[in-house]
Amino acid sequence: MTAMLDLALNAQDGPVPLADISERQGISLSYLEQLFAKLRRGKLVNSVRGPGGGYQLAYEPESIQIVQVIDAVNESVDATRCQGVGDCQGGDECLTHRLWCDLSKQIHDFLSGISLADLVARQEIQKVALRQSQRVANKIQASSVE
Amino acid sequence: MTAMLDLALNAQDGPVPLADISERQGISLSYLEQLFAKLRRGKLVNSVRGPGGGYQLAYEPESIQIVQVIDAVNESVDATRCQGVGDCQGGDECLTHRLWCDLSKQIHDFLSGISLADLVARQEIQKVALRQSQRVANKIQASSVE
DNA sequence: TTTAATCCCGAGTAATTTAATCAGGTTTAA
DNA sequence: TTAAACCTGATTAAATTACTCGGGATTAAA
Repeated sequence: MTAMLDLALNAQDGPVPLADISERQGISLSYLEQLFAKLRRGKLVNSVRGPGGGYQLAYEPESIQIVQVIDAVNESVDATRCQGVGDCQGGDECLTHRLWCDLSKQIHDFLSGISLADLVARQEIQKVALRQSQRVANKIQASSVE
Repeated sequence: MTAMLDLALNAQDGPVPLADISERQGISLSYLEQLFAKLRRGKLVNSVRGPGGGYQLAYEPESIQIVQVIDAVNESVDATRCQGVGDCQGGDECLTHRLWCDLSKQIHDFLSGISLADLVARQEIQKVALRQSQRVANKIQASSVE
């Protein structure tokens, strides 16, 4: 989720390489590669290979819901232990099956109501993003001076 | 949660022994003991020792919210990795900190709106409970016949 | 007063999930 | 030709969850 938001925030100048996201967000490159493989299979991002390449959102940030990102990576938000099937107690429903189904729906609905664009627009997120790109800029400068 | 609901459902005739809950819900006795130690520390249940003893709800089922049970056992419902502190990225907030805080609140509110009594009243839960006590009754009969 | 039902406690284990590493590729702009 | 970037599969590490095990303490009832 953090990586997708970073992608949305830095999309203005062409494809965003995973190495940059790794640097800004402190997520290992190999791990990002696995996540983006799933996101690509889920058709949420497009990849551009070769130098100058990277990833791009497959749609406008307005039409990408948080829940889609989670679904693509996790294959579903689900609070039940039986993945909603209802065989939690030896082939039958356990006492609390419906409770967890209801909770799952609640979470799903909440995350459906928020798009990537909503997050990008939030002030506190812009503040964090600014801090992150400045930190990276400083780091680069420091290493070129040494 | 399942164990607490079982307790509420079977409270009519005195303290409920963990062995019965274990039998009905298919949860191991030792594990139940650990869970109820936490529930007792959280003042949600009272224990009665000795033969004929067991556990009782500390309050009316109407005034026990689902979220209290989960809090007592899990020590909190929290979707953030930093437990809400905000030091998720090297001492600072990560990009998605607020999102997960909001989600946590959403879940908390949902589970606050439901009491044990609400669950006890649900038809599908009564149906499951009936099935479970019949299964146990059959088992006892079968073992006495053999 | 003995017994057995029951709660109580702490240490250890197994399975699962999540996050990550590693060691190789392939593609393609410069 | 080179290096930047994506791509893939195998493996590992850490954390969490559910659970086991081996005892001990309390107390109602026989």
